[in-house]
Amino acid sequence: MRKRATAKEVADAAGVSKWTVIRAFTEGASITEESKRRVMEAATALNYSPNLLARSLAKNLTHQIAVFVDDFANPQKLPFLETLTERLQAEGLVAMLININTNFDHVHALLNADQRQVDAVVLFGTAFRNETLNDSRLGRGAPPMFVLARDSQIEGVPAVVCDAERALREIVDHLHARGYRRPGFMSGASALSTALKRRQHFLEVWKEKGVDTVASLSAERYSAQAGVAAIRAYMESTAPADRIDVLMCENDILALGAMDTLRGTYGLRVPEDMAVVGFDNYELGGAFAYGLTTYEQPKDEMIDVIMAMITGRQPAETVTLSGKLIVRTST
Amino acid sequence: MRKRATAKEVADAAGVSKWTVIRAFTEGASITEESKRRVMEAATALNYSPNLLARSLAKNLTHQIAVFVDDFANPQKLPFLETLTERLQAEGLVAMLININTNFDHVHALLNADQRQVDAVVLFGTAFRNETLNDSRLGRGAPPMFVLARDSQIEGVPAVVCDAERALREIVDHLHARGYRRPGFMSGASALSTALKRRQHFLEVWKEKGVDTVASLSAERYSAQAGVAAIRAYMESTAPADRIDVLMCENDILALGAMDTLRGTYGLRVPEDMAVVGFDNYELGGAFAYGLTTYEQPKDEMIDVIMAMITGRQPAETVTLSGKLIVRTST
DNA sequence: AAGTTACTTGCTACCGGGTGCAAGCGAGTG
DNA sequence: CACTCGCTTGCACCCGGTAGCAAGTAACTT
Repeated sequence: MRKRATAKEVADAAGVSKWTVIRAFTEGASITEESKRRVMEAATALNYSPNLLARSLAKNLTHQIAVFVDDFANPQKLPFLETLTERLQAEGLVAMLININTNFDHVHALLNADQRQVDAVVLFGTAFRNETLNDSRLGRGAPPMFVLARDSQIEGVPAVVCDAERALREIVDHLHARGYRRPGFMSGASALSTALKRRQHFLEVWKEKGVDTVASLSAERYSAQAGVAAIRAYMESTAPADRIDVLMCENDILALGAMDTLRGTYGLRVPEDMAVVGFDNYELGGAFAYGLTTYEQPKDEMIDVIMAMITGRQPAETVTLSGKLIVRTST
Repeated sequence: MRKRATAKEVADAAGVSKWTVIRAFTEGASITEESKRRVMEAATALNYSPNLLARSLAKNLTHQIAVFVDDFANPQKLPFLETLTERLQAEGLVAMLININTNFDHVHALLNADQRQVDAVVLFGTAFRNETLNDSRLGRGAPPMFVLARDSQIEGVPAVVCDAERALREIVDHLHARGYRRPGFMSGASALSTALKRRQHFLEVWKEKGVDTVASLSAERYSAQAGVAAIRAYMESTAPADRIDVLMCENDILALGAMDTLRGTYGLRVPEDMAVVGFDNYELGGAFAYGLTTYEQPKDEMIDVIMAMITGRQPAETVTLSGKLIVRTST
């Protein structure tokens, strides 16, 4: 069993008290150059570094942020996780990655995060529901929470989100201008997708333009396979004459699955026979094979804002940012 | 500032000592039914649950596992992370996601994980080098480490890895049988790719078959964009007559970028003009648009094994598992 | 020289639990 | 009734730090 050196051991080696050792490792503490030098020498010799666990306990601050993720099928999670962890680490924080997919109880996950005294919880997934917070097991206390990249829908929990209304307006404007008039919308797991509000705004804007019927397609999950299954179900149950001329999918990964199936299984041309739009601007959507028209969320700014809220530089209030329509060949 | 109840408070409420409270929350501790019931009642009323931070400090066990990841461009990371976090959580462990991309100092990351007293470190990325462990700042102590999904190449650190030699043999056998004789290999970031050993075995097996020249393509990173750039550089510098007839890419995401560019930018047919092979079996590679022949790593078993090593059920020794060749239309 | 000020340093108490020993208590035994 | 055994409970001390007070020291003031 390896054993880390403690402040006491360093103190004995340097001939000072353990508090002087602590001061040597505390920014701006009152200590003479000479003492500090001797402590640091002893510390180096003994390979000492402060135990962050003990510090966390004493300071009631762990510098750990729990990140709740479900929806691992969406490849868009990765760039967000990369930037989020990067920014957290730059501030001396660290991410605890908590899987809250359907195999886990969210209340339990929250309790566990709380027991570990995380400084904050970032909800970065679609499934977390308001009811969870009202669960009796949770009682009065839960760490401060923030929702990333979806509408909060949770009382008192702020969100950092891409402006869905504006996004869908830009998308529908574009589709309308291109002459499409028979739209369809494919949503992911129904219980979860309301938080994204994409479908809702899609319907609204079409209505404003005088288009009242929007076909509904629904996928089981957010994955290419689920997109394939959803478009198949639609195609099998809809006569060619009744088919939509443009399909908007709740995210890119559904769109890629759908587009692929339209061409591969049904021999349709995209966009001539049916246009397809996604959401997220996943790297591969821009590949030649797809040329998927999509909408890019302002990832970096979103993470800037959530970092500011986590660190308290900015009040914990929902912030809505604007993204960018990316038109490619699929429309 | 929210405040959690402590064992002492529960003890006062239940009319016992704090140690009795602790015992009520300790599996198999010596305590009467009656005491336990009273403690639990008080605990529920006060919404008490043990502070895991304090417990970790006292027991010198945090139940936290640091997972070091670089290479966020590879979408294959997600299913691994999903399964890994799922399995960790099932054992009461939790993953600290540590980003070790090029913006971070690996020694510092390791020191930090050690200061946080993680029970183990899982290296799940390509870039970590043996030299890091020999850095003087690290001294004697680092947490037990395990390498996931690449060759360890680090002294004393075991790996759980897919048998690259066998994999590449199956792949090359397949390509040879299909009649290809002018192979090329695209590797990702050169400093990192040696750990995957894919290129090495690819060359060896072709040599056995009497093919001594294998074209070398190299991408900057593991991403579709990098794959695009690498294939472009190759195409621009190679006369049509000299071109390879099959391109093996170090992973699927490179292969998708390359395949896409071959078709989109150069108008080549895959596989007729050039076949393409990937590695990892990323979901989208199986899409109609690509039909990428690839090799699937035995993700679940790999994670089974690494969990067994982390929990000590299995000795910490490198384990090599076999994957599965997936032949599709790209070859 | 005594008083003031500023800076160091050690100490007590504490963060919220865990360990191992010893005292307390009741039942069973001779 | 004294004695042993076994379970339950309380206690001192520990995990490795942190906060804030107070004593100690040196330099500066009048």
